[in-house]
Amino acid sequence: MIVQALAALAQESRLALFRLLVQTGPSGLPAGEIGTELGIAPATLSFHLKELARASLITARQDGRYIYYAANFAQMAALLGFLTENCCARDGMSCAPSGCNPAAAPKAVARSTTKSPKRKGVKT
Amino acid sequence: MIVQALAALAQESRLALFRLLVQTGPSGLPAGEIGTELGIAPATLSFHLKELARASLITARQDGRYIYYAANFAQMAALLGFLTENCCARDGMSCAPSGCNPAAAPKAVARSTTKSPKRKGVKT
DNA sequence: TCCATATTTCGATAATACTAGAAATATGGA
DNA sequence: TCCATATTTCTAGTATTATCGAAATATGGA
Repeated sequence: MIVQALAALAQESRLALFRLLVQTGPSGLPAGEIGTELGIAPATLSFHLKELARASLITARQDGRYIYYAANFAQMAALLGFLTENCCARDGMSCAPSGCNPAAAPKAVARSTTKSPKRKGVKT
Repeated sequence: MIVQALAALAQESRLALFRLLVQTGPSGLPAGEIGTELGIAPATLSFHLKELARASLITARQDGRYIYYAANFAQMAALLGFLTENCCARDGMSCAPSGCNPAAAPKAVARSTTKSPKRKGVKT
């Protein structure tokens, strides 16, 4: 479920963990190395790994005594796609080009209030 | 902060709320209509709206007695961009084309965790 | 001004999540 | 087989979050 994936990422340690794996790529990293790199206690790490795996955001692959964890890129892409799904569908097509297109996203945090009256006869 | 934005979306009601606003577009919707559409009690709705606003995911614009809420598309784009940042940077370039490119993302949820094998009494 | 409506804040309760020590479970090698 | 290492499960204490009734605060109009 999407909420589960978002919840999995909505936590400092797990977000750092996921990003580490995203940056590492498909080969992944063994649990121990992740713990060392992020400074997370074994039990805590295991908890977070399970959480991310439960959300299908990472995969586990056993290799000898080590268990390698890697980001599930397809799931990540699915998550990103979900958020922009049907963007502005109700509004005709007033979306800014960069709005629904993550690829063209600006780095800055953008202006706050988007003013565009449309409803009822309002007199701002 | 990114974690805050993810946490804001990691909740059924708020995710539905945000998506409703994303689909509505920049013109936004008044609080009352959102509450009616999603079946959320006023106090609860206010709580969630504040949470999303705190994460800069939505903006508020007063218009007469109504307060219109709209998705902050720039923030959404920034959030999506953050997750794929430095994708596979450590790995040379082994990322699948669809992996780090949300635009090319498959609609399906992809195969779930490569079910970590072994381990006798594992209950899923 | 006073009233009706829109929305928020307050307060209290219930549910869920984070952390980590200690013990348990795999795995490879001697 | 036995041991060292890698990782997970158990357990419990603490903290954060979700919900919503009731009261409070804006706003527009009569």
